[in-house]
Amino acid sequence: MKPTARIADVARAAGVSTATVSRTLSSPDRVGKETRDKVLRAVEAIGYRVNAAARDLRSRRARAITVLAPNLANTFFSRIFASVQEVAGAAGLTVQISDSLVEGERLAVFGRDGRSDGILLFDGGLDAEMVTGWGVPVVMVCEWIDAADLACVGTDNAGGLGLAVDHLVALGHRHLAFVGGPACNVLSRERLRGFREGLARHGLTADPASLLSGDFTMESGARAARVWAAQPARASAVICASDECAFGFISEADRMGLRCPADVSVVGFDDVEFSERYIPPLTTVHQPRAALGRQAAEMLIGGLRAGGTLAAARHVLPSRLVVRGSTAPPPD
Amino acid sequence: MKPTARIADVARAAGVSTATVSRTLSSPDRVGKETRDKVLRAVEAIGYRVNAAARDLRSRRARAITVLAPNLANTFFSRIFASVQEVAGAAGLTVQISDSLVEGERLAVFGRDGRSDGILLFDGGLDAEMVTGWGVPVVMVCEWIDAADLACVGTDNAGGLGLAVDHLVALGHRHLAFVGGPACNVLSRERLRGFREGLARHGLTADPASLLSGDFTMESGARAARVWAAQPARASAVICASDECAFGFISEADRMGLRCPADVSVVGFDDVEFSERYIPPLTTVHQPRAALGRQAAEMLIGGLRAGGTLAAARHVLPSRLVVRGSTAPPPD
DNA sequence: CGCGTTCATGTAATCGTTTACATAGGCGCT
DNA sequence: AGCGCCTATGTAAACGATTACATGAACGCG
Repeated sequence: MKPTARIADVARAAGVSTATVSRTLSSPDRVGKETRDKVLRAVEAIGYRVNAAARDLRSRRARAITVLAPNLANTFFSRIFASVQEVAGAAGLTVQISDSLVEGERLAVFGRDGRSDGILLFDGGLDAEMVTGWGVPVVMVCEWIDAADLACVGTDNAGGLGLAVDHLVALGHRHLAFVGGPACNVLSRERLRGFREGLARHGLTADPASLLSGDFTMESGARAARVWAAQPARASAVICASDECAFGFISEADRMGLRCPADVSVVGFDDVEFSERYIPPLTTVHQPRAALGRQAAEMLIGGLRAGGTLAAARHVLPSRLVVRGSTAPPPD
Repeated sequence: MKPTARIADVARAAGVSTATVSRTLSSPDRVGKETRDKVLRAVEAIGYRVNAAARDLRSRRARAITVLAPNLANTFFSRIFASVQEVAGAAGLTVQISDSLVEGERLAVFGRDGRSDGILLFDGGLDAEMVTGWGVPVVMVCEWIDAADLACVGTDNAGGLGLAVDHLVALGHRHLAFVGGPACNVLSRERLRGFREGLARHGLTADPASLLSGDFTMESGARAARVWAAQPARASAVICASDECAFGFISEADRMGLRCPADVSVVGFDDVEFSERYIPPLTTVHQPRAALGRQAAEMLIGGLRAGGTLAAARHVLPSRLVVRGSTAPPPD
């Protein structure tokens, strides 16, 4: 393992200047064919790799974008990441994924430190001032920050929840409950709004007792199930703000002897991979995750090409309901 | 948004040299208290952030490690990542996560490009030569590469599978099947070995028909279930090489009218979050994911401190069986 | 033949830090 | 007083690439 070759070593071996080597590597059509071959052979022979730090420093760009998501454990994100990788890779950009739950100081540095050219932000809970302070183009995905005027790609949350309500009402349910997400989360708010508006469309109203609190996790779904089961007049159908939450609800209900869908219908939100293989298979609102990732990446890369300016457009992709086995007509 | 302050701007504002600013930021105890305060105030006022590219270039280290995993969608990894972040963060290192499924050229550059000081590799399917060619310390996690002599942290795969076999035999099962992973994968091989040795301990043998092929995915579990269901003499218990695979198996069996655990007992491997909330809750071999991540990160960081040399030790953490609801005595 | 253009390449400045080395004051000790 | 040593700071040389500008050859054309 030699002490890492530099561009000068290649230049010497090929009998050309460092400028020519650099050009051969970054814009091959600007050097003569003969020289190019000579240089490439030398690169191969020496095992030269360009030093990213030096290149980034001089060219003032990192050829990389950063994906910043809260809780990488969320299965919902992974498919989105994959399509981001795909688009970015095709554009010659590296993708770095980081957790937005790291401590403040580290996070505040993100854009400014020159390690990435742009950010795909999946976390709407960050401080608006910090995000704009990053100084690099940011595209928000799924969530958004009200106080910041950023480009954003997401799905129709309220609309999706409306579909769920329509479906349950069509099955004959009249008493619906909703397990929400964290109160401060924008998605929670939108989905709750969709729930309320959906009910209103059918002349129904959400009584306070049927608004159960949660935080998207399985554990919170299970807690909500216990609260729901203890209520004197139980809803016959429950919509959860996420699939994970729905799994928690169904599982806990099952442990209390209440079967889904015989005793209670449950609808989720996200359509993660597991939904199809849960027992019962989960009826849920599908989010087009691949499209979400692709569009977000394309938007960011477009902004990069345009010199770093990004219109604050908000793209809303339609969501659709996937009806599976967790919903049925109410028990007589 | 001013044109990004440089260290010289801070130096000027504070009335000191750039060296002093640099020292204040990286080793504060080497400058006088008074000067330090002056500098820090200037940094604050100007909004200065050190440029990572310049720093990395000059100091020949990136203060970052890279996590390289195949398929980030695998829920098994995320918890491990979290504890890696924790350990690395405490050591002042940034963690970058990348997908090892990106195309070859991009992957080959990884270590050499100077963007990270070390790599945590979760993919045993990479070319040994490429990995050693990276030129930075590498610690393998969970999987390993036979042809490369690398440090490695993993769990006792064969032993874990043995526990599963013991459990099923104790319940009275005599005819067990195993749904494996990809033939080329080291984990598959180890778990298969554990299955065989486990059976042998109880004087049983694995007839070829009970060795079903799979690839860790839910889909492959479902396929295996169909094959199994069609067999004239079905096994009464099935061990799957991963939890996801087990979900696929149980779900597909259920669709064919075969209930778990009444008609068939199923054991998984990994103990992902969902296992506890599946219906039935999954009996599975637990892997200590937090410990795995912590130890791997500590090992890598230790190697970095020691100047980049890493003994090829192989740490094996014990696995244990978590008995839940998917296993029961065989039908009649 | 002389001039302008184009193409391929070389020269050297530059990106923004860190850090080896130099400098200078202050202090204690003989 | 003189010497040595420590501490705090400044000076300037790297780090390894990219790229503006300069150079020179080749070519076409009036």
